[in-house]
Amino acid sequence: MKDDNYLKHLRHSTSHLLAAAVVELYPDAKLTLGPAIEEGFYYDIDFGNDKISEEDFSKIEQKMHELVKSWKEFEKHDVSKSDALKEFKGNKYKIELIEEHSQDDHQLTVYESGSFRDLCRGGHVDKPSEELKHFKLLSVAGAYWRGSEKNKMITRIYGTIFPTQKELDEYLKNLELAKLHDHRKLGKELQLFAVSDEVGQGLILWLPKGNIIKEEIENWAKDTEKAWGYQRVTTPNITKSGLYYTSGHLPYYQKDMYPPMKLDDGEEYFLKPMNCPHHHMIYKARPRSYKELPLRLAEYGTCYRYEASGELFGLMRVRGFAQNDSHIYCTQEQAVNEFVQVMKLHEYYYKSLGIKDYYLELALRDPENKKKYHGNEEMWVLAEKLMREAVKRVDIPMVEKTGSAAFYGPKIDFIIKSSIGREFAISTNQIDLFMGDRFGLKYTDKDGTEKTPVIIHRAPLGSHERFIGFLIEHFAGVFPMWLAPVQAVIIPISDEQQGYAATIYEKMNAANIRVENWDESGSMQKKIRSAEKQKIPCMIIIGKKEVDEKTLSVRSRGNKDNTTSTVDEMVDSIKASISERQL
RNA sequence: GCCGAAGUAACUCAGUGGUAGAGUAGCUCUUUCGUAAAGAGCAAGUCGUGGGUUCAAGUCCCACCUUCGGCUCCA
Repeated sequence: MKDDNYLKHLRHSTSHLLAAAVVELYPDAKLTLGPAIEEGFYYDIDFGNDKISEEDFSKIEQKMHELVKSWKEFEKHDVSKSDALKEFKGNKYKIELIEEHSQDDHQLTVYESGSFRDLCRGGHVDKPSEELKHFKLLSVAGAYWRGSEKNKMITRIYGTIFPTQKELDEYLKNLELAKLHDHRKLGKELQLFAVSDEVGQGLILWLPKGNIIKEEIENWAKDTEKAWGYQRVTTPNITKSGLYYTSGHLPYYQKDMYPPMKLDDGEEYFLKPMNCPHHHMIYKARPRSYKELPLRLAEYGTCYRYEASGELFGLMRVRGFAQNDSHIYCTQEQAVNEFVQVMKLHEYYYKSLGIKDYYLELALRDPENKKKYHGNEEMWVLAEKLMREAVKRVDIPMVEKTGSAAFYGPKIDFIIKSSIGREFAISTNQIDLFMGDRFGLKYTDKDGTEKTPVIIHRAPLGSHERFIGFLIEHFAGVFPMWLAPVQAVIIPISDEQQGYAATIYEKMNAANIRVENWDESGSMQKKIRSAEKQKIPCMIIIGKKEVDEKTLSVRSRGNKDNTTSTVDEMVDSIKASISERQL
């Protein structure tokens, strides 16, 4: 049995092989780093003035196959700093690494295979010539040296390898299959959304069918959040700049905001990039008592962010979006409990949709770079402590990530994996001890003193855009009945059944079922094909037999076997299926 | 924004310097069909946009726009 560690070694070893082939073919290329990653490996290489594209892959792969024949093993050599500096003297990246590693008294090692030597800390297979066979280079990309956009961008080549050809073929086949379930492809085929050059990049146009999904989700959120003690509010899409100076967002995020409108009152108005300050203003609309807390204000708030063009991605990263947003104002004593409830609300939503593959990411500040963060030390420590306490009370796996906190506090993101293997941060949550103070929010406590409330930020359903993008892939377009844009379609076999079909249509429509009557000319077979392709859950076939017997022949999506029922039974069964949302 | 690639009809795609093509969708007519594509015809494209090279550009060159694969970023 080959374990994960073996796969890691196999992949890292192949990155050496890739590097070896590249330096043979491109003698000026400067190697940097070549780690194994989850599904393969990459090597970052500075090609200097040479350009490389996927067209060059077959040539490189060929060279790799050729070189590996002489790679009997990876031979380890301990080297001193001065020897290492000598050996890699033409390569500024390796020199940087050598300087860095030798600083913390790290023993430098060079691994030799065939005639190729690379600075490396190890982790290889034993018999490269036998094991490094079933690999493939996948894509070429740019990557900043050491991950910082201040550095030079160098070329990254991605590839993968498996122990057997069969596993490699399977992996490649799955990559192809995933493309079929891509939300951008399905969104077009199922006519859910569109974008238009004339409107602008990253601005989503919801088509009638996609809008049904959007409204169903929104209604669900309204019902659910009402039951969980939220009150709904509505706030405008623009606001004066002052609000974002108060929050501290403006200096920090201005390049990611649409530029302001200057009005003749001398004010600058911005499109809102988030809803928080508006909700704070609602909190502030009158004096608050401890008796009102926790106060939970919720809104599907439309926000605009001027995301960099290269970051836009289907529905997942857009410039205009409607956020399932809410802010909970509570006392410090209530905060943990409220945050636990927020986690539980997430669990309820995800369970209802059959989403199982998710985890939490606790985003902490980078202790090396405190300038980036506002607020005082105590506040950061306390916010983190409260959130950790809350997370302990739910059963969701969590990973920690330093350096990715918001500027005003740590946060907990829900990361969901879509069925085609992409991961998305769908919801960002915070116990915020910073903004209450900034905005001068107060409540009068039992003893008559004024206190500042804790603010909890949460967005379990993310934004309509990202969440529906995720759902399209999660369901592969096969939406459950309550979300299906068209729930049933009536297919009369010939024109003679049109009268009966119209009667059925009227009844179903009156029962609030999203039904279409396909009574135009064309073969029944073709209509069934088309209904299957649109993934309509329920096809109602009507021929002479059904008219005579006053019945319906019902074909379910993806299932050739029909059942016979009456209209009333049909309506009841669809209604039952719709209500399955509430688990 | 950065590195790389791509953009031809509504959609999927063919077209390597010499008169813009196919399938699907659409429209018209015929067909009235029993569980995933009935037949014929019609219409549809400033070949992403703008420059340039050439007797001649979808095709070659430059710039820009948009999309895609990544990087960086995501309040």
